[in-house]
Amino acid sequence: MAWQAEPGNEMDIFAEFRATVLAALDAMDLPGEIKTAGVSAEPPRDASHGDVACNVAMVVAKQVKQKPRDLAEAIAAKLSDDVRIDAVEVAGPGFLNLRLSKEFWQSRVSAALKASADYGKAEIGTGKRVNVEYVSANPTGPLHVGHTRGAVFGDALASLLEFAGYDVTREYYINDGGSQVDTLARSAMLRYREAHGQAIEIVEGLYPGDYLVPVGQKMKEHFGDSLLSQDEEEWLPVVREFATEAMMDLIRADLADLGVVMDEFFSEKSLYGTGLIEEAVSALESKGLIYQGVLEPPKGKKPDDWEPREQTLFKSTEYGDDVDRPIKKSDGAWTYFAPDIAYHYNKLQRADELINIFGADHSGYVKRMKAACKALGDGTDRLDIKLVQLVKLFKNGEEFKMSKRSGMFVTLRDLIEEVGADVVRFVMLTRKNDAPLDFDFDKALEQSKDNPVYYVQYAHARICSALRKAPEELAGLATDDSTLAAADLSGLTHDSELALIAKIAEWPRHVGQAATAHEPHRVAFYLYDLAGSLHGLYNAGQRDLGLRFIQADDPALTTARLALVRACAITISNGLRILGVTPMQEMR
RNA sequence: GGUCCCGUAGCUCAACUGGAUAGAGCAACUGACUUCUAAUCAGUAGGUUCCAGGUUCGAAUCCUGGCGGGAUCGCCA
Repeated sequence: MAWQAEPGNEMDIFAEFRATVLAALDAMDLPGEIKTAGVSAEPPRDASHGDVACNVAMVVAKQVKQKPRDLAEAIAAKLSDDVRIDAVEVAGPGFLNLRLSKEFWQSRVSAALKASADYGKAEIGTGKRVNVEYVSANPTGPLHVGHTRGAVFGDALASLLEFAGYDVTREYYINDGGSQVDTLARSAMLRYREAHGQAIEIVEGLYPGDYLVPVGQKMKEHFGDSLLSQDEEEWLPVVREFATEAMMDLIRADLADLGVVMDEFFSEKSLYGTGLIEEAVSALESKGLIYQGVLEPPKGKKPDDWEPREQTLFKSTEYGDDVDRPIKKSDGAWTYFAPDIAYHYNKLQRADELINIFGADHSGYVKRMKAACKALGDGTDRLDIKLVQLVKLFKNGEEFKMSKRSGMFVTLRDLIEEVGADVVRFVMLTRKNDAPLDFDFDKALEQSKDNPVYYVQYAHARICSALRKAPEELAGLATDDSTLAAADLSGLTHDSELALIAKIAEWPRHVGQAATAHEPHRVAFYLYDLAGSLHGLYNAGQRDLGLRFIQADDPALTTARLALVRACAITISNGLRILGVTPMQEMR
């Protein structure tokens, strides 16, 4: 039989012991080809089950026609002289439970300290280029709450993938090719007239928001009164360009305040008139996926003004979509889908994997986009689309809605000014992307209990505080990382110390899993859990003075404990960096 | 009506992609502040994982059918 180590993370002790167990299995010379894909080694939920639980016997038993527990016993015997392992037990239906030695746990602390900012980095993405497209809000106004969740999620996912070894491009698709930018231009033109002292009326269908007032002012400065006498035909393209740029400046500034910096802004308009759309469409045409046809009306709910029209259609049903999709309107112009196909055609040439972050209102668009990517590529699924669900805002116990139409919407800027970027980011990442999120201003402002971001930051600050304080109590004590990394750690033997080490040692595994699943919220939950272990250890020192980090009469033990908590701080800091949240040195 | 997402403790959510006795926080109750920073901790109590079948050593998780909530449904983007 053959087994292979999982590609990826050499710092992940669970991957390490999985390989150890499979090597023991291999050494048993069992007959036949054995499939081990389902074998996992993971931390057991119940601490009484040891440190590493492995299901190998249950997975393999049937293949080799043995009873799971018998097989487990045989493997356990092979593992008994491994110095890293104190005991191997067979439990339940055939679980192999490993208890690891204190020395092994202690070695994990030095490993974390040596790796430092790289602790937890994985290699699952090494050599792979991934393009993460997120935000991509229409350039018609400032970003609001809905965009914020997508921005935070996409940005954390991008950082996570970077940490997992990918070559990441953060990209924003500017929808500057459709009629909404014409509407923007007309709306800005009104503000321009207003800036010249004219009375204006914002008619239905234009953007009423007063964020366009300064744009009108700038237009006046830039164009003087030269546009006033022109026909719309003349000024429209000029104003469209100017206003779109102004909106993108606004959006870029909003994103910067949230800590989001894009690598690439890709303009939809740049696809028109350059042959790129035609090129992408002919790529589909060459596969026989483009045809002229008439769509059936939607089942059940038929639009009032429905009438059959012949359109140019993409045969997306070939790749799992429910109906074929129009790429041209009945008047022959491209639909939104056409440039989007071209855009993804372009992205596929620049990256090995694509990830799009969409709002929930685009859920109906997922199948056709994935179909297009499969059709344009080699038929494999290189696009993953993550939907972020809606954000509901609560204040004083009441929900309030936003409406772009009335101009009375809660912007990203409002959010940051009220609660700060760190809180916004962390709160939005303590939820799975596909679950709706209630954002409660009152709780976000509350700097305590209900607010996990402070809990995690406080753990980090506490450690920093101990590291500052130690040299005051023990004169001449060195607390720099290289000293701590080389420290004698044999004094770390208490259960709550070992529990914290075990939690720290889980970090690389969580990175790998979160990155594979494209789920940054796992990082947030892990950090919360890790912070809990730290607070627990700290508070154990309130009742039992012998457990305090700083022992004035024992420099060796103090150094060992500082090494432990410093390793914890490094882990928290590495995790927070992925989420884009500041690890505080001090919180008063 | 079609499609996608969700349904887990009183509330807000996890559950390592199929693992062992389903876990945290809030709210409730008991206890710990002359603090290595109480923005904290230790403990008690709280469950038919929406319902009914199926798949297997094993299901909150996978498949089928319901129920309930949200999003969306050619010529907007």
